[in-house]
Amino acid sequence: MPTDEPIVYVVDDDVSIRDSLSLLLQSAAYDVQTFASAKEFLDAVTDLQRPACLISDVKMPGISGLDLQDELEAAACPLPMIFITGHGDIPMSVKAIKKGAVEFLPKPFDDGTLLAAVKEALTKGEQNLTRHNEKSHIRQRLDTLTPREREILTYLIAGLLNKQIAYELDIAERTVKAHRKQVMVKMGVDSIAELVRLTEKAGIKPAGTSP
Amino acid sequence: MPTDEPIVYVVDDDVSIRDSLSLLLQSAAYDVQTFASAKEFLDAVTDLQRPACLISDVKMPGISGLDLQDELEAAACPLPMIFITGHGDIPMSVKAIKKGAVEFLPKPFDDGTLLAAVKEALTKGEQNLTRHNEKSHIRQRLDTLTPREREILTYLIAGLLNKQIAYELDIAERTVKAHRKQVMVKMGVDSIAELVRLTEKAGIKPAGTSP
DNA sequence: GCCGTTATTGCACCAAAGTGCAATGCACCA
DNA sequence: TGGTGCATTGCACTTTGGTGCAATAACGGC
Repeated sequence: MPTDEPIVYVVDDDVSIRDSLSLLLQSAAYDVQTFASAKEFLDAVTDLQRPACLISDVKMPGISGLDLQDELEAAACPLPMIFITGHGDIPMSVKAIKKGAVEFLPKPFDDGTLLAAVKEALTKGEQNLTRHNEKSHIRQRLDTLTPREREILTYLIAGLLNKQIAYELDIAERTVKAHRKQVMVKMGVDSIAELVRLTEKAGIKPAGTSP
Repeated sequence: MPTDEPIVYVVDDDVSIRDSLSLLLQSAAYDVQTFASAKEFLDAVTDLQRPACLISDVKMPGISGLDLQDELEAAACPLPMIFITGHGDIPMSVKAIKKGAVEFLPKPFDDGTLLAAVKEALTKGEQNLTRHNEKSHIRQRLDTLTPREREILTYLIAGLLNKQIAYELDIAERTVKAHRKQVMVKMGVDSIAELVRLTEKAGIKPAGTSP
């Protein structure tokens, strides 16, 4: 499934820009899909599993490119963006890049520059996708844990002994072992080392971390 | 020691800029040190343990601000930078921010904007410093490991059993235990969970990771 | 050739982790 | 009211991990 062909989305209210970009990108063997507005794009794009990036004009009627960036961020949709603009300024570019945009290109730009940016964005996009999928897969498994198991988990990754966990929770060591077993099974790991690595990726904090 | 007062370095070839910035920053209760060139700055600043940030002009005779950024990066010196410029353009700002600069301010800018940037930079600087110190402390401990211990370490954080490690390295289980003990002692941890967390921070990869 | 470091291993024993089997109590739902 | 999921625990037993004590061996340096 990671062999999906990447796609480049183009959002610009100027049809001539859309067409020329489309042509350029297709000549570079990329799949392309164009939209006349941010809204149109947001309504149409649902397949978040395909490697992709987004080229957007900054200034557009309705939702601007920068707003679109915010929307995507709010939707936890990590789609690498390339901005193009006719009348952008430095503060605008700084803001966009600081929020994670890959490039901010003032028009006119040359083809090579854009293609380089697209390449970079797609690379980043695949990494994002991989990381995102990994994370959601982990969270999915975390959700199968019962509250108690979830609690035990935080003690496990803190490195406590069964005996210590039992004391902390005021339960029998045998009970801890039972939960512990379930945690390992449900999370699909067979060592504490793996468990720690998984939970780190998911942002789970070990018990007793700065209360 | 984290109670050190932060300092703001200013590098600009224009003395009037230096003076006005100095005044502004001092009025905001920051320690300030100014330099007329990047070279002067690089020669003078040695205390990397103090929370700090750097405000630099982009265009200067000799080493430019962007070059200075490269120099600092090469020296693994994570000093958050704020660029100010009279004639900067968008590609320049994009490049600077992508390389980690905190702000890129075209002149003229208002005092509030600069002070906000300084505040942000100093916050980032402290985080950098903390992370950097933590990392170097870990590496320091890693360096006390013998080659064999270092090797065992990678198997430990991969979650292998003593028995398995012994088989992999074709040595006795008792030997693995001996090394294992040394690793734990030297790294100053008493659980595999902690060991995994430490090595993650230091970028150590577990054995058997995509060879 | 002696010494320190590193790597190695055996034996015995205790502590901790993991397992199989089984049972109890509680809350919630149909 | 019986079924289901969750939390709990005991007992007995095996597997791993960890330790103390001790010894051997290779290597490099002085």
